[in-house]
Amino acid sequence: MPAPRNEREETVETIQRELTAFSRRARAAAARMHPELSLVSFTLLAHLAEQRGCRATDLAAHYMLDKSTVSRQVAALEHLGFVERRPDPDDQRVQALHPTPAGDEVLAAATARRQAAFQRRLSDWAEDDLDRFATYLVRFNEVSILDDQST
Amino acid sequence: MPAPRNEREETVETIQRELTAFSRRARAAAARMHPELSLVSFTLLAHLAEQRGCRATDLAAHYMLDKSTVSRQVAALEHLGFVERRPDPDDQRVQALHPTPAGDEVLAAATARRQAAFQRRLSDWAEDDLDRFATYLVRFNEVSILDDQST
DNA sequence: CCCCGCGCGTTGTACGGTGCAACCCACCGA
DNA sequence: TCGGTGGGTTGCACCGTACAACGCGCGGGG
Repeated sequence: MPAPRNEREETVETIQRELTAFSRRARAAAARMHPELSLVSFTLLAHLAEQRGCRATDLAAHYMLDKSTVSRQVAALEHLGFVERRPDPDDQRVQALHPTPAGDEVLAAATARRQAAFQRRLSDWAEDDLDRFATYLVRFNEVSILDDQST
Repeated sequence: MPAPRNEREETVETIQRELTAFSRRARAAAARMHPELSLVSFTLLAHLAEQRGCRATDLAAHYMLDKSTVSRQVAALEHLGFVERRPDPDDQRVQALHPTPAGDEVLAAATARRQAAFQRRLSDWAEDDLDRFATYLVRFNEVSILDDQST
């Protein structure tokens, strides 16, 4: 045996490889599936919808994006009529961001298509496996929010 | 109940959300972890190393990238001295791509850092869970190679 | 009371990754 | 021999992104 790699290391490598493989395709797949909403726009809009509004700075922090990037993405979404800015009466600097009805609509459509694709892709999975898979993913991502040194 | 969503649908949605969350960070994380090799370059180079060489077209097909994109990425890698082109004696059109020693080296370094990050992140996982997680990811990605409508 | 520092957001600039279309060149079969 | 096919490159346009510099409103200490 040339390199004393144990089984665990190989398993971790598999996980690393497969997760990477997935991310490589995510952007292009999103473009194919809902061309009107890029992966990033989709994500930001979805966040606004879930949170029932939040500030640009929060988005930047949460997604590890530069605030200028968020500013531009939001500007684009606003220009498309998918996002609305509501100035905070208490602090003129801050604007709460909210999806417009049109934003909700296009988001719902995109979400539906994503969901359908995932449902199809997971259609032959047993319930237990599905549950465990979801649990593992949540657990994996949880860590990264605290310690974000890794992918 | 306003929408009759069953449990399975919600599980699938969780999986969708978590995988997407991961992909969002992948690029930036790669940039932090091995700045000398972007996520895409890393992936392509790793593929060349695994396959012991292949053609640009194969890379494009495998990663759903436009051949022009691959052409440019490969050119960049070549310019950095990480990739070598070997003309096929039987067909002047095709060039087999191979990592150079320098390419192998930088790839090994990047891989080691990625691996370390993943190992750390998964350090407290039980062996069974790790195995199952890996299996699930492989299974999930397998499907997408055949039917690539999703993600 | 005013000024200074800080926090939120925007804008200028630069760069990398991407797709599409047009192209060049080698191969090969009718 | 010639036209179609396939591998690869290049011109172009666009998007997402970071960094730096800035404008502006807020609030606390001279």
